[in-house]
Amino acid sequence: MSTPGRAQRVDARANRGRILDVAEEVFGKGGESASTEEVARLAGVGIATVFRHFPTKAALLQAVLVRRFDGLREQAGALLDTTDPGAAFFDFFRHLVADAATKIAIGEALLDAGGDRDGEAAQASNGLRRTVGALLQHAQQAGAVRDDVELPEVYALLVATSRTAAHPDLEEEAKARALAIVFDGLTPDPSRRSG
Amino acid sequence: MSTPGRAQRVDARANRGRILDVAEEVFGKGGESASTEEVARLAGVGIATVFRHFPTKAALLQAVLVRRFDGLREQAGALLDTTDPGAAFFDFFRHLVADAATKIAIGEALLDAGGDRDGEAAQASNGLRRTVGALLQHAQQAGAVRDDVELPEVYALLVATSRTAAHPDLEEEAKARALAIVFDGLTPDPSRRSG
DNA sequence: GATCATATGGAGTCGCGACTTCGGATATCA
DNA sequence: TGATATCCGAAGTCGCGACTCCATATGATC
Repeated sequence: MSTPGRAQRVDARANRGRILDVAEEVFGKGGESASTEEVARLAGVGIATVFRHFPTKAALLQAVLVRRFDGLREQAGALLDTTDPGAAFFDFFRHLVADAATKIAIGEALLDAGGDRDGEAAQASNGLRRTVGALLQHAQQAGAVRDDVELPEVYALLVATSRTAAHPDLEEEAKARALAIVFDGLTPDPSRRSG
Repeated sequence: MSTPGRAQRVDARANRGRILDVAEEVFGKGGESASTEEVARLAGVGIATVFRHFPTKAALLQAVLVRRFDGLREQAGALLDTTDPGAAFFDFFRHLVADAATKIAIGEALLDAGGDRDGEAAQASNGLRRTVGALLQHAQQAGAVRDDVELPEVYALLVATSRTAAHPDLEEEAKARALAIVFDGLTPDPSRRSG
């Protein structure tokens, strides 16, 4: 675990990266029931190589999730420094939905990992959730999102809408209208404010 | 296949019903990856009995779905004869979401079965979808739902919100607020009509 | 209550997928 | 270029879950 006699070989590091890339796609398409063997095959390595880099299938899936969560958090964080908080919030929402459209396993995990799952993934998930919370808060302060909604339901709707978008049978236009309905529900309604 | 020499024995019919009931609960809780053996155990029968009544696990799941879809369609059909079409639509939406909260597999199948799945389940699913379509149309004619939304996205949102409700970590209040957001998005907005 | 087709359940088989082993290949450093 | 630690893949093992076989039990008919 401490500094080994020799550094990790470059081919090993390259393989690890390729496995991670392929796993993201395979788990994204087939969910977590996709087989490790397929990951190995598409990555062009033997099964043993996959298991050497990631001791279990769960560890592989977790590594994929951590990377994805961290990436999303980074994007959300960048949007935090934007001038228009409302646009930032809705942009991120739209981006995540479009992105998750082909990533079944990621969508599934967005909520689950927040529960009691293994340390690293849960931590990354919480980091993402916190940043989305900040995005939401700013948007609310700017008056772009209703004040009476809270993070849990927004996050839940985010995941739900992502899953909707993941369905291939649904027309693009219908997906857009579904998103519009949710956005409309999140937007403050001037005619109702007085009540 | 034609009338057999003797009618089905009453214990066999009773077992079939119990298996179906238990299967609905087991698949509802654990999704379609739940094991057939657990269904048999909880139904108090041997595993062979399950497979005698339903030749494959898929056939069992399909039988569960057909029964559930037909039941939902019946409820939706009853609401069609109600005096307030808007209330009928939103009531059914609310009912389905609450009902699907503990039925993972059913929620998954609501959209999938509409695709290219096996005959019977697809047929039942389409029947349900058509009835929901009528419910939606009536609600729109009554001015309770925006005119510019169509069945596909409404159905998708229905399923997505159901999945949201299935999550145990989410507070009841948050679920209610999520539903309120969707309903709000579906309701015509007077201040925007003039545009 | 005797007969017998129907139904049952426990003990299998079989295939699939997660994970391991080990002889051989390959990058790294002198 | 040679030595060696690191890395690799093909061929395993192992457990789990879908599905089958057969000796036994039981409801239906007389």
